[in-house]
Amino acid sequence: MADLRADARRNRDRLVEAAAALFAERGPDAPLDEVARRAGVGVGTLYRRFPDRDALVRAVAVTSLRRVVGNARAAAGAADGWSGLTGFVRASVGDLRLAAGLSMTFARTWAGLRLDAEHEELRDELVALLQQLVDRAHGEGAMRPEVSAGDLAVLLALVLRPLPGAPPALVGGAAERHIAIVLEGMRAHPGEPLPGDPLLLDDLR
Amino acid sequence: MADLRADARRNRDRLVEAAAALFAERGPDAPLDEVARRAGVGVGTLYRRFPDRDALVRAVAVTSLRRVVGNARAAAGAADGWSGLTGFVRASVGDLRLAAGLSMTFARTWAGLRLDAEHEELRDELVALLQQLVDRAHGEGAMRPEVSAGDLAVLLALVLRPLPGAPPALVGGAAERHIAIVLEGMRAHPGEPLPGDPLLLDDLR
DNA sequence: CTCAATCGGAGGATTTTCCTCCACTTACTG
DNA sequence: CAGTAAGTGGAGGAAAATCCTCCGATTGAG
Repeated sequence: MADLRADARRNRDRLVEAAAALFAERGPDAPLDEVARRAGVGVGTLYRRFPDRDALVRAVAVTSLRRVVGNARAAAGAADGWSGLTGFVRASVGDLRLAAGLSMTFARTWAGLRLDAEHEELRDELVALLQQLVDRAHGEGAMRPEVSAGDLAVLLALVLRPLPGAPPALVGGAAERHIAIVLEGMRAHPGEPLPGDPLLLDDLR
Repeated sequence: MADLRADARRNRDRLVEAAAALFAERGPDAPLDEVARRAGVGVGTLYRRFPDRDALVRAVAVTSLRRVVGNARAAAGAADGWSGLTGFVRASVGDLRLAAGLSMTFARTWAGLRLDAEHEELRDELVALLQQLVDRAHGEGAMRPEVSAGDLAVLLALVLRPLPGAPPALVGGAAERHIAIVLEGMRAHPGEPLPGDPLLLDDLR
């Protein structure tokens, strides 16, 4: 996977990126022909590199996760929990957008598919780091104690998922803004208590 | 449309409801056979009542809009703008979930399809009422002035849209909670300024 | 009880999606 | 700057999903 010819590698990357966008928008069942078209690449190239849909889905998830986990590691070293958390989220907006397809991979997990070793490892590390950041922010009194790491995860997935058929530039560019609003809503301050129960990360498996 | 036999009316309603859920989840191109199946009704029944996909999409949008506009009218008479706004949102969560299909109808508008008279009328009234509620909340200093009615509309559509293949009970039931977090984030209080520009409702047409 | 309205869903037509195959192109290597 | 192994695109047939008609069975209304 590392020793590809330059053009091959380029096309592979394009495919993963296009697939991430399309999966995020339309779910993991989006037609592969369209992935190829969006990537500006022939279908033959797609099927040569990814023998079946699952291989592509896995590649998308792992690629995104790798970067997101990188961001989370960096955030763990931040001065305080809250700024670590917001820093992580902001840094990851782009990757999470790709990684919204990640939530689909969770869906696949629910659907009973096996994850390969690296995938599972990354997922677990991300979950641990996220929980740690949230705990820290809670401890500092910077974050509403009723808001859980699971709430955060779900809200990120929801808000970063593009609306189908939307005006891409317009709504897409607004993601950072909307995420900022959501983060504000998670901040500690004297509001009414939230309805319902916190989502635990474990509930999301 | 009013003088249907009892069973016919019941089935029609079931169809609209099932279609709303499916359109919200998978976009307005979701297979009609599955709409029928989810509604517990034969395909024949579906095609008899809605000659083509567009008729069904229109019915979903108008039905949802009617109820949402009703809520908005009620909210316009609230004691203050902010409670009117939150009241409206909370009351509409169920309908907006259905009406997430509404955002698809916006998408169809973008795609260049004509809306019938009632649909357009409802849309315009909702936009006006929403803008009015937000203006009032702004005037009272209860809502962050940088958050626009368009921001609100888009965030609602995003957060209420179900994740595909998700654990339906779990994530579905959390909608109210997540909406509450978003509303908190829109409240006036001394936070950092939001990045980006406010979304105007007119930008969304 | 009658019957016109309605229902369900089998199944053929149509469209979408998959995915192989190969003649042509391109990056690397000596 | 060839030679060549690796890579490429996309036509097109197979397979699957989706559409949507049709009709014998069922059911609500008077």
